[in-house]
Amino acid sequence: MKKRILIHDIAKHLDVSIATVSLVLNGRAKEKRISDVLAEKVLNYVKEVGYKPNQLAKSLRSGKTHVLGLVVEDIANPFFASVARLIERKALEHGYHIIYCSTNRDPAKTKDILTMFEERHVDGYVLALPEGLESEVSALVRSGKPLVLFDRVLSGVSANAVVVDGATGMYEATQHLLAQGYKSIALITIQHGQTQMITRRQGYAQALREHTLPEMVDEIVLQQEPAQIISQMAAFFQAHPHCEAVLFTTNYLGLYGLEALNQIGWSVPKRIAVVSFDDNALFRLYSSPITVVAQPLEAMAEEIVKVLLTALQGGKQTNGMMLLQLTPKLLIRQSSIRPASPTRAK
Amino acid sequence: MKKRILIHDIAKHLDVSIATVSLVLNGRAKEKRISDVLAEKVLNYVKEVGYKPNQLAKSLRSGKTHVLGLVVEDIANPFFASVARLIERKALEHGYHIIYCSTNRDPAKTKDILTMFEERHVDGYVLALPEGLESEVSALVRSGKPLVLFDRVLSGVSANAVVVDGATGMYEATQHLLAQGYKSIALITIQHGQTQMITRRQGYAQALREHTLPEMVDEIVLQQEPAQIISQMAAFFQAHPHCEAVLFTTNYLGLYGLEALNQIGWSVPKRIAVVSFDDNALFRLYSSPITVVAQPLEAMAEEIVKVLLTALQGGKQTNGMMLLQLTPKLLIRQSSIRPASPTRAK
DNA sequence: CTGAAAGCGCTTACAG
DNA sequence: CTGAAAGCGCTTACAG
Repeated sequence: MKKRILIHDIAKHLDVSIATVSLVLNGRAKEKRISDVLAEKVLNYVKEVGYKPNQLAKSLRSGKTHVLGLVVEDIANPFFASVARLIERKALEHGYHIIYCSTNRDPAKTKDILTMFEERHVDGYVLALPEGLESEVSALVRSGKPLVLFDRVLSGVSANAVVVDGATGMYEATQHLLAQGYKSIALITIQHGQTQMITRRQGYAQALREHTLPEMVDEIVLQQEPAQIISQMAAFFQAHPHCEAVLFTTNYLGLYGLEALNQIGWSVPKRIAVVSFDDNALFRLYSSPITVVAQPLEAMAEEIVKVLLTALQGGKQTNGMMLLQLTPKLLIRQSSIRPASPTRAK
Repeated sequence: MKKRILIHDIAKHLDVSIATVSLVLNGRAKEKRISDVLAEKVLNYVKEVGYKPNQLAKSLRSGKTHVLGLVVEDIANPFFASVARLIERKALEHGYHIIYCSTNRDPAKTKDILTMFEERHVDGYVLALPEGLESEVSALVRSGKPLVLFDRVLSGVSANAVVVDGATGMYEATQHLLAQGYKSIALITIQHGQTQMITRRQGYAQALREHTLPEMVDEIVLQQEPAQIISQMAAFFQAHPHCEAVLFTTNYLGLYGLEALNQIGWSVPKRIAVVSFDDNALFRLYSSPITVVAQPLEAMAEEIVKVLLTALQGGKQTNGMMLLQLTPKLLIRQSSIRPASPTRAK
């Protein structure tokens, strides 16, 4: 209930001007030739009484909130949860706070989120968006607000972006399976046309094409219950009994897939080899640890923050957009290694 | 780049006073006897030009941000993710936005979060806190800010709270296992002294006491790698080969436990029966679906928002604190049902 | 019903 | 180096 201290109070107590206090607090003491002695006196007193400037007033006046808006697909997804956490930490080192929201792939909800961010006057945007937001993002870019897309881009939208080279990642994963001697390799992906999914599929397709092997693809509709998704996958496997290996394009598809295989009694890697794009803590713990194409989360977060800070500080928009493509890494674990043949024949 | 419209612009265009526009926009037209015709004219024009009041200015002036601060242990935990989502939705129906942060059980980080919320001038707090925040929360309560603890309370702190009756939940779960004929029943819980963990353990202990059966408890230290946690559990089971059933006090412990059982080759429910407190989507999908004590997430979110809104609007602090204890529900699935005995003997 | 004006708590030229 | 003052964009008594 104690009354909040105002900048006015501390100026009066120290018998200096409000401007002096404000300048010192904003690190502009040197620039304005305020004596070190005075600056220190101000700083000490401010700390002593625990004065905290009212951020609302600062923001209203300065036009800066020091808040970044982060849009993810689903914060419960380990990939987005990790990236969000890393971005939050790195942004904080530079004095920026993060507010984040999940779209759950709903374009309408996503528009609401963007509107909310605008109303909250975020200083910049970090966006992993569903399809259908093209015109909104273009408008945002034109408005000059710092913005960086990540994970996936939007077709026809020119904006800063940090993505992972899914084509190469999946290409290598598929090559790895081929090198293990598997020929009948399936891909399970989602139905959406998000750019990152398209490139991941391309990597798979290219590797097979080079070996003149046919594709075998199941496209999952995500707008259904997990149990249904698992059934769909189980049905797919049973309809393709010759399938020897499978690649999943996301970590949650991999999780569902393992359950589907479990339900139909196909053991990993004995009956079928498994690789998933994007790592997940559970993959490491699985009885046969799952081989994955791991995304460079730390690097992603770092580059995202870097791009945004550059835009935030420099504001040199003239240099055009920056598209950064990071390289993922194949982590070979047990699930994709062909078991030693049980035949003892010479 | 188009210039933002201000309330002044719309007042001038309609040739009315700024006050009129503000009053209409804030739904105080009737109260101030502004004619319906005029009010409608204002509303229409505002919609036409897409005028959005500057929230920073509104907040600075009114002292209200219409933002609630939500503190959870870990937003990647399905329990907190679900509750957060439900709270967010319900709060939004009443015009309140949510910002949330994860503590990861770190008291120091939690203090930072609370400071940040204060600096952002949140109108109210929803808190699932680690131990060690007692004095901070007491101070917050004294400050008169609307606040509600959930999931767990803090010892010695008098504050509004919405919790689940874990004692009854675990008591019933244990009784269920006893009714299935199991006598050697273990409990795996975490080491912390969080109140919700204590009550869950009490429910287990009481049920066993009533049958004069001994407790068998493993306390997990969470500050270690998942793989280590799993090893610890596996070692515990192997040190207790007579163990017939096990209860986990949280959903993530259950997940780790299933992996531990998997690694040591104990099948569920044949070798060991399993029940977990708190549901998880993966439990339903497990090859033997896991019996759980499900928490009433929807009701929790509803009550949390209700308590907070009451405090926010009424402000009748005089009525004292409100402690709401919700009843969880035992969902019996396959993992806790004693398999039919394989002996064919008459 | 309406207009003029103060004020929320800051920052920032501007003049000294 | 410093002080007085305007202004960020609203809300809200207070007079009319």
